[in-house]
Amino acid sequence: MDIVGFEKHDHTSCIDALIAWAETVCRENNLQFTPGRRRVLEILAEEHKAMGAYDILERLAQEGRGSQPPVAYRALDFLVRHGFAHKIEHLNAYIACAHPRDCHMPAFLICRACDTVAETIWTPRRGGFAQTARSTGFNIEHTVVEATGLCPQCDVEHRA
Amino acid sequence: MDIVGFEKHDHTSCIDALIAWAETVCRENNLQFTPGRRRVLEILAEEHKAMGAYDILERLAQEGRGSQPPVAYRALDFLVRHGFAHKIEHLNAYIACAHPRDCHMPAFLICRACDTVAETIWTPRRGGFAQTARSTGFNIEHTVVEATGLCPQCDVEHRA
DNA sequence: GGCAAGGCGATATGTTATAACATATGGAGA
DNA sequence: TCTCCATATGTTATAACATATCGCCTTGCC
Repeated sequence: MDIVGFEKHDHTSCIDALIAWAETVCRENNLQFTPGRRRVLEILAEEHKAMGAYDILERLAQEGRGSQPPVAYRALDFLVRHGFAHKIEHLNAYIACAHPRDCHMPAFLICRACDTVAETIWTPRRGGFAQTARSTGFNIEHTVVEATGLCPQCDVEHRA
Repeated sequence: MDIVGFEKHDHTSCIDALIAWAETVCRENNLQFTPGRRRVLEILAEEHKAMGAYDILERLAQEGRGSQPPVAYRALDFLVRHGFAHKIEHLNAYIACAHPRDCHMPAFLICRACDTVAETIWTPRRGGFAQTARSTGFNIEHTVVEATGLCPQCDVEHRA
């Protein structure tokens, strides 16, 4: 499966798989997958869409896990830093990783009508952007690729 | 020249070229290149780096051109909408277009140390991201490509 | 003139993100 | 055991970014 986001799928199992993967990675790398961090990842996985930091914060507050911005931002920072979640710059929002495996280059398709986000994988090519950068001495550490447009559903409605 | 940003270049002439190009495009398309909009583009071109909306606003205020956020946001909106400037999502900042010609796909190299931004051009390839999107029925309208890392200068300092 | 569209100024508000400081908690080594 | 250190958390305050809304003025068109 190349793109995750617009199709139906077994959602409970995809949450479990993500959490299990995160647990394994953390154990192997001596990272602390604390209850707070775990809970934020669960929330992101359950919602299965891009959420603002303050949306998450609200959920945390309801559950009595703290209600101040840094609580959410720190957890998100951890999750993003280790690839368990991604930040959608275009929306200033966060989303659980849809391709739980180490080291991939995510690329996102963002519907401007319903804000649904699909994650796909981006592979840099010879002679492309990355190589041009290298030739000028720029040392790329992280790349964001985000396309906006209309998802299949909204596209249809839009034409109607 | 493929990448604009880290090299030295004739800056006054590049400002003039940008403004002249914008003037032409506006005239041809019946767009109103009002003094306010023009001034914001000039400021962006003069600074030649990514600026926050509030940085621009401060400059406008100094010049007595209004000091409220919408003044800056409206002008930026116009400039971005017509391709005279670009938004750097990663920084929530704006930068003058470095490739004054119609319809290109900008891609940015952003130094995380000094926030300098270089603009290069991104060409989508057969079989890549864009095609994958199309095959799922997603209709891409706009794509953002932003790489973060260290520019040649900061990279050297970092190793030292 | 009368009208509509667009630009502009100003105020208020909403939203996202971080700074700064204080307090736990858990492990390594004396 | 105690001390030190690193890391994580809790809390307060504020910075930074963005939009909503309303009313006024100009411009262009009938």
